[in-house]
Amino acid sequence: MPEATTQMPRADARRNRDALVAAAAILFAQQGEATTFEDVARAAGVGKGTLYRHFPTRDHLVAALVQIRFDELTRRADELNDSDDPGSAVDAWLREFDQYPVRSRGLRSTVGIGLADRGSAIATACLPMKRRFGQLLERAQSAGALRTDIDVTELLTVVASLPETFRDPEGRSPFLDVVLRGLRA
Amino acid sequence: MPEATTQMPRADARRNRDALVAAAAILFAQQGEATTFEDVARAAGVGKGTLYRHFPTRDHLVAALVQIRFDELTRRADELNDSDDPGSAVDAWLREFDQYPVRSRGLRSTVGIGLADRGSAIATACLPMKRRFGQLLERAQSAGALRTDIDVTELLTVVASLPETFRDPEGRSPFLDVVLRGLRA
DNA sequence: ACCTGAACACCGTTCAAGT
DNA sequence: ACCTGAACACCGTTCAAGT
Repeated sequence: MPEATTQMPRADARRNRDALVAAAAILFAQQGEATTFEDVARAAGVGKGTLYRHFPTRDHLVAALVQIRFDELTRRADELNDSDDPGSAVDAWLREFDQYPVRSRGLRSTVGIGLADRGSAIATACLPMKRRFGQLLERAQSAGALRTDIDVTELLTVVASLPETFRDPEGRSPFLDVVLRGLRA
Repeated sequence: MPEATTQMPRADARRNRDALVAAAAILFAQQGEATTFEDVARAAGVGKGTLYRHFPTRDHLVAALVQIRFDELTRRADELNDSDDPGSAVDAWLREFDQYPVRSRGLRSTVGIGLADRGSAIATACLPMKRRFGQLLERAQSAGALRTDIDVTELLTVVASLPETFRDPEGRSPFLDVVLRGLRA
C-alpha cells in the first residue's frame, strides 16, 4: 500500500484555501485594494494565520485570484496562433486581456506592477500566458505587421497599466485603440 | 493703519509648511509611496497635527509637491502655443510631461489617478496646465495632425499612467513613442 | 501538518491642552 | 491662529499553543 504523497494537501487545508480565494474574489470586486487581509480571513471563516500560511504576501493572493483568467487567456492565445493574420490576432488578444480585470477594482495596477517584477508571485502566474502570447506577438512582428522594438513584458505591462477610469459600459478602454495603432509597423 | 489681512499666514505656519514640503520631496524621492505621514512630520521637525492642518489628505501633500513642475509645464505649453507645427508641439510637450515625476517614485500613479478625479487636490493643481496644454492639443486636432476622439484629461491620465519600469537612463518611456504614433490622425 | 487567536508593532487620525 | 503630542483605532505580521 503506497504512502500518501507529500504533494497531497490535507482536506481542511484545501478547503480553507478555496474559501480564502472565493472570499478574496468577492471582496476585491467590491472594495478593490482597500480589502484587508483581516477582511479576507474573516469572510472565509478562518484565522489570520491560516491566510498567511497559504498566501505569504498580498501578491500571492492576487496571483491566485487572476490565475484562472490568465489560464483562459493562455488557451485563447493558442487558438489565435492558428490565425493567418497575426497582426489582427494580437489586436484581438490584447482586447481580451484589457478586459480581464474589470471586475476587480485596483487589481489592474497590481498586476501591471507585478508583471515586470521577475520572481514575483504575479510574474510567475503570468509565465505561461507570456510564453504563448509572446509567440503570437513574434509572429506578427516577423510578418511585418507590428513594430519590433517592444517585447511581451513591456506590452502587457502597458496594457495592464491603462487607467480604469474612462471605460465604456462594456469596460473597454478608449486608449487601447491608440496603443494598437501605435504598435503597427 | 490697516489690520493684517486674514490671507496672510503666520510666519511660523509658513515656515512649517515649507519645511513639510521640502521634507516630503526628499522622502518621496527616496522611498516613494512607502513614505508615511509620520516620517514627513518627523523629518520636518513638526508634530503630526501640524502636517494634518496644512495637508488634510495625502493628495493635498502630493499636489503641493508636484505644483512647481506643473507650473513650469504650464509655461512651456504657452511657449509651444506659438509653434507653427502644433502636432510636433504636442509631442514635445508630452515628452516633457512624461519625465516630470521621474524623481518621485510612485507619485506618477497617484497623479495619474488624481488627474481625472474632479475636485481632488491633484485635479485642482492640474487645472491651469490642463487648460494651456488643452489649447495646444485642440490646435493640433483642428490642424488635422491628431485624432480628435481623445481629450486632454484622458491623454494626460494615460501618459501619467505609463509604467515606471522600462525607462531608459534618461528616464524616457519607450512606450511614449507608441502612444504618440497612435495619436496621429 | 495545519489551525487559531492573542500579542506586538506601526501608522493614520483626532483632539484636548498649550502658546 | 497655530502647534504639540498623547490617545485611540485599525491592520499587518508573528508565534506559542492547540488539534
